[in-house]
Amino acid sequence: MESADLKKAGLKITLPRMKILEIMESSESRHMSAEDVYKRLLDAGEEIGLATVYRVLTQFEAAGLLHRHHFESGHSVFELNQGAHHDHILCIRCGKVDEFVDETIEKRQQQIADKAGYEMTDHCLYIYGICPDCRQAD
Amino acid sequence: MESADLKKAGLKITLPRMKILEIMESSESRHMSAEDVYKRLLDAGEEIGLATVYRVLTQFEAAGLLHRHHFESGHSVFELNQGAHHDHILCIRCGKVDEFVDETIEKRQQQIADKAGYEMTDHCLYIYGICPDCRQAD
DNA sequence: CATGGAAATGAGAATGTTTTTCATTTATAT
DNA sequence: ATATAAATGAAAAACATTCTCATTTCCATG
Ligand SMILES: [Mn+2]
Ligand SMILES: [Mn+2]
Ligand SMILES: [Zn+2]
Ligand SMILES: [Zn+2]
Repeated sequence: MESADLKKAGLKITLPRMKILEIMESSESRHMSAEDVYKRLLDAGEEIGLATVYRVLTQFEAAGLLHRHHFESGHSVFELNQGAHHDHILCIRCGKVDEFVDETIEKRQQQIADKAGYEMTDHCLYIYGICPDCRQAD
Repeated sequence: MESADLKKAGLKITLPRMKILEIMESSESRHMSAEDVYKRLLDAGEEIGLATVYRVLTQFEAAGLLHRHHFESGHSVFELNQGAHHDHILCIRCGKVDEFVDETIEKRQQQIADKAGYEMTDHCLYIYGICPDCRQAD
């Protein structure tokens, strides 16, 4: 992920945009809310407004640089669009987010959309449960 | 869906709760936001506060009487928990919501959770696309 | 390497949704 | 019937997100 990607999306290369990309690349948790990103920017000593964070994340989403999720929390969570498509399995106790891909499910989804007469543009599958760590803690 | 279900959930049988159940049962669209329910109550001449609608919907969810969805819209959408589990296919143009069940996917999800060491509690699959009507309008 | 103009930013106001507070009303067990 | 706990409605608050607009930054051009 680099300035070339911003150019391609018709976005100027600005300090806030570069910093936000850096944060999202270097963070150990791939899935972050706008507030999460903002806090990390503050921690890094960057003076970037929250409004800019929201604006830039939305632009990045429109440009296909990242995905927006609506987990059960209700608010938006973002993740860099790098690597292949995948779905998510989340712990309802600790909030952990794991990823998976299942070709069987991917194919079935397309078939379901076809049968319903829909032209599928996207999909998301969220599995909720209790992660290994939290199960052990019981 | 009746007063017995409320009793079972430890909830008093009150006029607002009965009216909200009625609205959700009789509405032609199974998937409604709190605001949708509130508007229908007003239309029906009921003087029920918006706060009560939110409160009651949340209680009904906790009692398992209905499900809460987080579609792309961002706000919560509720649906009565009647009939069997199903997943959703939504039109990104007109907002139409269709339902489906696929046993193959259901089984695979359980397998994925098992492999990841999760105890699955719930899941949701949203397929987004363009519905037959909207495709024809192109 | 200036510099003009378009695009982007930051602060704060505004929005839309949802929750909370608290005085009043209602349901229900006795 | 009545006491009591639970539920309600109105308004305020909280919360996430978007908008407004004056100021700043980027960058194509000379
Ligand atoms: Mn992911
Ligand atoms: Mn449904
Ligand atoms: Zn966990
Ligand atoms: Zn449609």
